[in-house]
Amino acid sequence: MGRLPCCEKGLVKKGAWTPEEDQILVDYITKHGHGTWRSLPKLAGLPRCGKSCRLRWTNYLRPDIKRGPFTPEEENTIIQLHGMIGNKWAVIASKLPGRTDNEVKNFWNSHLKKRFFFLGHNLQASGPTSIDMKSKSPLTSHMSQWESARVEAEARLSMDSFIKPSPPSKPDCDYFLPSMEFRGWRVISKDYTSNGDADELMMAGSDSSNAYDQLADSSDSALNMLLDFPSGDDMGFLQGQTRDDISIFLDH
DNA sequence: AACTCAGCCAACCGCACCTGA
DNA sequence: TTCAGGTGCGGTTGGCTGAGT
Repeated sequence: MGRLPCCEKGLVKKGAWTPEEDQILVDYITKHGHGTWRSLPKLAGLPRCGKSCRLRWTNYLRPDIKRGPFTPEEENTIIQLHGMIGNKWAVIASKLPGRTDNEVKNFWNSHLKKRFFFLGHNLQASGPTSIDMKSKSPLTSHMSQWESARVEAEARLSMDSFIKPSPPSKPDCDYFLPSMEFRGWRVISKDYTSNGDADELMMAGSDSSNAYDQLADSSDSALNMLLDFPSGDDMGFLQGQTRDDISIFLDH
């Protein structure tokens, strides 16, 4: 009973692929297609597990793989989608032609995550506060609005994957919620329920009141970081906000 | 030159989901 | 409806490489 192992341990080779193995795999798939991955290694004469063959093909040997560094546009798309849907690497990769989920995941873990961790760390470094943010109705209102907007955006994305075969070359800020997430915090740039007329700073998190507390107590240097954060068009989540605007917002 | 360390990335592992009998 | 087999996905690991000492 139970599932058969996908490959017999000890009989399959592991580790880095050789150019010869690559060639065998490419030749076989070019001629026959991959068919059933499980049976491919035997048919192709490769001492590899079917899963390993699939991974090698989809992540490296596929002819439509795009190589080279990520462009700023691709970077922004990853940031926006990750802020909206989290670690759904396959979904994010599907919006980046020629990129694989593994590549996107590695790029996020080695480049982008650090950037947001740094920003989040500096915000949190200022410590807790005694301000009772729950009593501030505009903020709690925004929090609930944000949650509904997020649900709506997720549903929209899900629907869109059926309707639109390819993504827009540049994400539309009215379409994707421009957002960032770090250490459970989330920053989004639009009050999505107001037809996008007014850009606002909104923050929420799994423990939203705590997140607001910490933001409310953020130091001057944290404010400077927010204002200095390199914001291109797609990352302009503080667009239109002056330093005083944010200070006033945080004070209320 | 030798060594250490951190970053990057290809590959593996295990689980969840899908599909067809 | 159930279940086995196939596949996809996300987390993790391990090796390679380059920078620093």
